[in-house]
Amino acid sequence: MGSILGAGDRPNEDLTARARIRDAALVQFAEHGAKGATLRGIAEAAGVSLGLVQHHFRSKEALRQACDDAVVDAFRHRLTRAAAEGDLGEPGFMADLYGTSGLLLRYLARAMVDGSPAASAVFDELTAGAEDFLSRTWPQRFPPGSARVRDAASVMAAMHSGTIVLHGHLARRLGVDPLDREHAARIGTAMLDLYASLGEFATSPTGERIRASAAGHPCDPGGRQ
Amino acid sequence: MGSILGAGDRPNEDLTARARIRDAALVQFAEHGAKGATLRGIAEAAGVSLGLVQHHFRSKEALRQACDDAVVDAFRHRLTRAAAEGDLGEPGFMADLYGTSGLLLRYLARAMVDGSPAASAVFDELTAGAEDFLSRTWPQRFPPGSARVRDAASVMAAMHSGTIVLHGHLARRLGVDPLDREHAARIGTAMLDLYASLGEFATSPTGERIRASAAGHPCDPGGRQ
DNA sequence: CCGTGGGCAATACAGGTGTATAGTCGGGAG
DNA sequence: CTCCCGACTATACACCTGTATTGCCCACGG
Repeated sequence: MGSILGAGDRPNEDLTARARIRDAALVQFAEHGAKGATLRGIAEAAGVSLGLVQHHFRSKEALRQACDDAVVDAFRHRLTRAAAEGDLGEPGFMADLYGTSGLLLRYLARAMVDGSPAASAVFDELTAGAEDFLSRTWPQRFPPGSARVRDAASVMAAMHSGTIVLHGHLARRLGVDPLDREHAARIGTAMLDLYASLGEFATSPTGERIRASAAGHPCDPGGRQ
Repeated sequence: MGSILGAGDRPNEDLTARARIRDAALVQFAEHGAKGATLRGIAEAAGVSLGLVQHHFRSKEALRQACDDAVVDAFRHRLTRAAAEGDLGEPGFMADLYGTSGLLLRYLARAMVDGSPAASAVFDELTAGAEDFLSRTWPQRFPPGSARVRDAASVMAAMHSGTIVLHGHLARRLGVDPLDREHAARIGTAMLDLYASLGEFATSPTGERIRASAAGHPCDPGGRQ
């Protein structure tokens, strides 16, 4: 360990003060947002002086950019390693990712609402993955490149990301942080339960009737619908 | 019109400078967050001086509280009026809500990630509504008060709210703002498509197998799973 | 008529923020 | 040893933010 980013899978060279600052910035940005985080707070959390933060990263924006790069690098690193070991299809891999990468996910979630370019890129990758999944699984229902699969994939990415962006409220209601390793599975099983039941509802006469009214009504963020 | 909040359904007395300030604050808070919004920016957007903002709302926190109250009031007002007119079950009502209350939804979404008490209360109401819906529709699958329905309802609220919190990314990918009246139906139909298909997947042997591994894996915010 | 209070604006002030600059310390190269 | 360069610190500065203070202006009641 040492670097908050990973589980000891980072080169020792990265454990310098510069890396400590970047890790502290990651936490502050994830917790307080790009605007709320302060350079002095980051410096204090990293145990260094304010000047050193500026010595390594010239400006706050550059520091944020470095955090963005570090996060996407860490994600790509884990995904490729998992792909190499064939763990990608393994159930429990995503649970592990949730458990070990809670900070990365929180950072990405906050960056998504703050609107960083890297977060937008990640969101786009998520939608691309969802689009691929949908088109491969139901080619006739979601023709590749169609507007329908594009809409569905975007909404899917937004909904799944929403469980991370709003993980604080989930933690409040569930009593435990769903990004902790030991509880990482709960929202996953809850999502499957939800999909099974709401899928039933969507294909029921009621759901079909609703969908048929093309003037259509959108989702209800609440419960009914 | 006059007040950004509603479609002219607010008392004239509310169209004072005080109301203009509150409406401008609503926009600023929704756009830049509680920390990013500035009193001077609000005053400028409202076309008044900084002193007047402070004259009507003593502090920034009090102004935010007033915005919270106004938003929940507006929502309750519309919901009760729709209930009185029997529009609640009508398809298209939620579309109308999305179309006319885009600002309110954006404000609530931002307040949810910023962590205001009112937003937490709204989130709790959403989960309560979802819990009620799930327990009524599938009483044996989601026994009232069970941990299972609590988890599912919380995740459902988070996912549906996610489409609003991340509506900016949705707008970027779809090319149009889903909170605009004319496109309000797209994410709704996309969600139904998604539920129909992912529900099929969740009840397929693959989905059941995944769910069976109780050590479980959580959701994939990306695509597969 | 006056004066009195509230909507409204201008300004002042203290604290925090990002940034720039000067300075200290230590270890390697000549 | 001397020099020098990079890590590191301390301080200063300009700006922005929320808040407090003061005063203007005008309608309204005596």
